[in-house]
Amino acid sequence: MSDIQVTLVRADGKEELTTTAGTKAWELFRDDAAVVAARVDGELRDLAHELADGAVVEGVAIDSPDGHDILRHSTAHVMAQAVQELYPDARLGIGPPVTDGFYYDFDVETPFVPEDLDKIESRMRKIIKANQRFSRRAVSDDDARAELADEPYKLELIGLKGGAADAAEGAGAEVGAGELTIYDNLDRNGEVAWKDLCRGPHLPTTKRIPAFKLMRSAAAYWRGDEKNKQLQRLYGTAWESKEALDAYLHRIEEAEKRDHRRLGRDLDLFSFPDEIGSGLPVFHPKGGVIKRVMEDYVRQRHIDEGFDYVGTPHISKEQTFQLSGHLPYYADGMFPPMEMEGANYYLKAMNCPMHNLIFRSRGRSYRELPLRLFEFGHVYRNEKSGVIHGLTRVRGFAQDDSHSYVTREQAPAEIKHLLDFVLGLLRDFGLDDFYLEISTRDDSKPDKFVGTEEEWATATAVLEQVCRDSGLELVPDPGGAAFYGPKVSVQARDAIGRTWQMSTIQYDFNQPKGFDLQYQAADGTRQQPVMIHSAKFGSIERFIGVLTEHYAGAFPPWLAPVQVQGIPIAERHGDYLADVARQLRARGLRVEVDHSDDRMQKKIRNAQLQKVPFMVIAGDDDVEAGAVSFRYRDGRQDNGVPVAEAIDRVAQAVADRVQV
RNA sequence: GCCGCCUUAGCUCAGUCGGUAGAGCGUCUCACUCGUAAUGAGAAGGUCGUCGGUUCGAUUCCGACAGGCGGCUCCA
Repeated sequence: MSDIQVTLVRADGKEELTTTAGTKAWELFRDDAAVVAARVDGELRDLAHELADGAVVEGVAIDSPDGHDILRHSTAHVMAQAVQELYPDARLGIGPPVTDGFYYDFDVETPFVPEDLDKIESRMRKIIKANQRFSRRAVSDDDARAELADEPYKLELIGLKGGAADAAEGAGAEVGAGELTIYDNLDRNGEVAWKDLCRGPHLPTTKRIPAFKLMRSAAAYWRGDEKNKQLQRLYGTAWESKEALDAYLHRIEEAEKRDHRRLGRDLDLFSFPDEIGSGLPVFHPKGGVIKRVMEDYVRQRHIDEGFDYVGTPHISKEQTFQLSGHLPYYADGMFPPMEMEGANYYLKAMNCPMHNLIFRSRGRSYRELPLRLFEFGHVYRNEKSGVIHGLTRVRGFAQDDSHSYVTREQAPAEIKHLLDFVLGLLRDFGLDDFYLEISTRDDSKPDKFVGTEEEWATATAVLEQVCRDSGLELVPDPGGAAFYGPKVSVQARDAIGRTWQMSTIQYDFNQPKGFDLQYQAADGTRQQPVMIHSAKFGSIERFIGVLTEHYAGAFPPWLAPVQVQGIPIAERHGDYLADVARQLRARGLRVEVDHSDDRMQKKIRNAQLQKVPFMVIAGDDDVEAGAVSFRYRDGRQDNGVPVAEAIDRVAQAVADRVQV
């Protein structure tokens, strides 16, 4: 038998090996139980893959990103097998790995209920225990069609092979660009227990699934299109160990504790009264403080950056929205009209039309450009009932919206100006990890967008250049643009790594055309400006929701609804603290003193639960020394601080916008 | 909008196999005045989401609607 040469790549270097022809990848990793697959010449392969001469081979550990995907993909197969064993009529959709887990879609007569998940889980345990082998086999298209005659969705995917990436998110996991493969699950006797069209790779056997859990069921449109049938999707997760699974479940629990909807209630910030309607929040006094501080901040910052504060109404006759293009292109996103005195009035979904009317209220000179209009514009959008979510997706919200009217030549500089402005603002609020997303027109749906291809190309190029110059990561979002122009959005990562779409900057020459906006140029000719739309917080409501989750309700002092909670040790120290509170208020600080007849331990607990940044405590020792004692949210304490120094300390933390 | 689940006191949740309900926390009152996360006692508080249907009787079963939750689709 002839020998072959292979290169084994390890973390600490490469090793040249001579081995016999026909060697399988697993033979190189028999001592490493963590290796579940191999990367051979850059491609992920099963451990059963037969190595060729000259192959470069690297082990894929189960706890690596690729290893996780393989584990989860294999677990999805086991779940699908369990489902088909329990519900023989279930037809298979797709079943890819996703972040932290996997799903599989099924066409079933009756949707799954929670109890079904338990049944499926226990059947999966049986399959795992049976130690079935994942066995790969290449098939021709025709053979695959014959074998999968009962699986209409798989047949559809076979027809889409090659274009699978476009066919549906995750479809690439089933059919790749190359030859079709089927994975057989073989039991101990080598009998085929189950099979699925799949490009792999997979774990060697089902027993290599150390820990998994089914999470939830939901409906999902086949191939992500709402015109298609809804399939039943089962979500699950799988990990390299029971500990890793538990850690993941714990992470989810922690994330739930940050949920702004829960914190909004616990901290008495805002609520969503049913009587008002879905997606229409009200801010309570404490949430109102955060909102006001944000508004004061951003209003001042706009003025600093050369914007003029304006005001516009919430509704308008329909003509305005005909001119802007909203009614022709965005009517579904707007509330239905109110009829009055023979005219149709619409709630505005965007502020730009109103600002355009301010621009054209009189003749404009090139000397006025860039002309920058800004306001907190309250807009109302007819969001579908199923998408409404706390403060992050609502039907009525305030945008800190601006429109810069500029010449074409001024546009790049203005966009850069806005991007710098936005990033500085986000940093002041403690968000400092972001990337940019550029949303462009979908050329296959020209009827969804106003304007010519050339105009879009120009606008997109201008935005893209500024983004590249910023040095930030830039992610394309084809088809995601507004109807009137391409959009750059700033995506911010919060404290636990989730990303949120916040600020947006949009380049628009369609509305200037629609409103026939003009300015007189230096040479006396009439020219059309372009407008740059920009929302810095995006939506005040969403931003408050995101900040609440980012800080888990423990806002930095400058944003905290109550900055200082005074806690007397005993009733006789109340007056002393009331006087300290007066001094704090005189410095513009938000302070409350707890004069209730709770014990001081209880008062500390309450302040702690309210996540107040500074607890200021006073007892006999403090009164005697003219001092107070600090307790911070983390339990740290600093006793006997002279009153004047204590006040300075709080005032400084607020002024510096630091977290404590 | 679509699919599934859910809706009992301000909050978190028991409960009634159909005979109109209970706990903890919170609130209020009284006592206690205490040095870093819950003092004790007592009281108030609910036409069991809304509207229909079945039934002698519905909070419980059925239906519609509203609202919420998890997804899909869509977005600031």
